[in-house]
Amino acid sequence: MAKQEDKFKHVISHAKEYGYVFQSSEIYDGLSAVYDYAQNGVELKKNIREYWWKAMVQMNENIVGLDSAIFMHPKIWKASGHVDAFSDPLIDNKDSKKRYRADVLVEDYVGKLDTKIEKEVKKAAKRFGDAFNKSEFLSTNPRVLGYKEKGDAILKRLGQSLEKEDLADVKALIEELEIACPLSGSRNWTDVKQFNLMFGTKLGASAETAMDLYLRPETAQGIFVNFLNVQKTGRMKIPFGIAQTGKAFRNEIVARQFIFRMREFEQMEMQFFIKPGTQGDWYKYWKEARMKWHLSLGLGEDNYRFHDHEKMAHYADAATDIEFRFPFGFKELEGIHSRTDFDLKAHEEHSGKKLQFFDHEENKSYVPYVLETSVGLDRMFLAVFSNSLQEEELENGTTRTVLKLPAVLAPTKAAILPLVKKDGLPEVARKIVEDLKWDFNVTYDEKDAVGRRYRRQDANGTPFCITVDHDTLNDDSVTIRHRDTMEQQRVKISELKGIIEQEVSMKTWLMKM
RNA sequence: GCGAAAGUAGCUCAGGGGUAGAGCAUCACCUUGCCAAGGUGGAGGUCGCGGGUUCAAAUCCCGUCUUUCGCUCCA
Repeated sequence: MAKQEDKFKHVISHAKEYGYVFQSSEIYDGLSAVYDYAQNGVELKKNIREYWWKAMVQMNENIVGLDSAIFMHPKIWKASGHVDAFSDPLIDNKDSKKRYRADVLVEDYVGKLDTKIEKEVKKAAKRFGDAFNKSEFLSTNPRVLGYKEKGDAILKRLGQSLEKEDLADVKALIEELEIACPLSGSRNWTDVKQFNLMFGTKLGASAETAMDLYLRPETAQGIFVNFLNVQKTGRMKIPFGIAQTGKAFRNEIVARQFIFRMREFEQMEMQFFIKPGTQGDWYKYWKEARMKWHLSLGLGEDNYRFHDHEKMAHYADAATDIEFRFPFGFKELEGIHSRTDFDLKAHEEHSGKKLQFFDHEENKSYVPYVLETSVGLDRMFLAVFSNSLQEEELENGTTRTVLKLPAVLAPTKAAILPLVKKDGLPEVARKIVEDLKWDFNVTYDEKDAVGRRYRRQDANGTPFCITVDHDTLNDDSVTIRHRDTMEQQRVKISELKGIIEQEVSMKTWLMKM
């Protein structure tokens, strides 16, 4: 465990030292759970995004892209359920210092009443034997009816209080029921506080006329509300998908673990619109397809696993996570949800507009079902970066720090190094840089011994080092060194482009899917 | 938000009531080097921030911010 922690700290400091990730507003002591992507980080992030986009949009003729605005009409969040689901009433126990959702505490209490009813049923069944009629017993036994009535009354009052946002009454309810902390048995509670996970802002310059807006907590809704526009203008036929990458915002109560859980984060989402009833097949299809995409990057099959949800979100009828082995354990990297027609139906109701597709085969209109795949881009970044950072023992007993990024994602593809900075070698190296920079991000370095320059590029994740030496002047050949194996090959300058292209092109990597 | 630990140079850290140190990195020059750590010189810090105690605070006390770890939630 201590080792894991050290490893994670190393990841964070390496990310800073090599220009991948900085803390936001660092000179002002930083801003909690907000980070900036630096000169190398922005390239890596962009490459991950592009790798996803190509796999989704370019390679699938029935999936198209979208870039919807972060600001959206506030009713959208009412329709999506976020206004309700994203504000939790929380309560702390002063003695045990544990935090609970107040509504869950009350619901658990009602759950206990249900167990009592079950006990009564068992007892009665034993007593009456074969003559026992369960449904009749439930509707006539006074004790059971009493429990039921009490439970219903509690839930009704809870629902009304939450609806009115009467948090004081929720607390009063907890006190009246003498609910104790499950851990400590203490009934010493704080007041119930409402936490809204959506960021609010204002549209409009003057305070009186301003409209309350939310920063979107997910990119999905921008897709749903454009569903019909895209379908019509793109002449899309079901099944088809809409893909989008972009920022989303959540006011997390606890946001931590470096860039794993940020308040401002970027999603890569694809919503796939399908015929109702086919969601089971498509769910299976996308589970497999998405896992293949991840595995194509070669971070190791053992580092991924599925985690199927037992408890569904309010919008889903089936859901799984692709989890990745981060330095702090297996955590969610991507979610695959069968969202049914929840979202489109909700938008139909709230907007009063039809969001349906006319199926010529069936000769009828229907609201499509939706299959969602949603990756956290920042999490993907962390997965790739933390997995690639390795301390390698060498044969001579020393160690090297090497960032074994998948070459397709590396910010810099090659470093061009003159063996010495005289005898005309720098000029030749510069010429190679001039030539290659049309196709790849390349860099030039002449400082320090060449061995040290190799190590510097290793730590930065550059897959190739190209060294110009004295022989180059006679035969136009250079050595090309591979980051992962440290092996060197002698090749013609004219071959360089082809060799690098083969190793770093999206095509090479995507074909591994 | 609560609890624990931490915050000193770009990175890793030492020190500890009398006003800052190391290694690596960085910059210039020398050394002409194929797997880091030769030489010389330079730059870089009001010790997270604010307040208090003191003749004197980086050091003690209080507050605050930030980070990591545990508790809840999620992409």
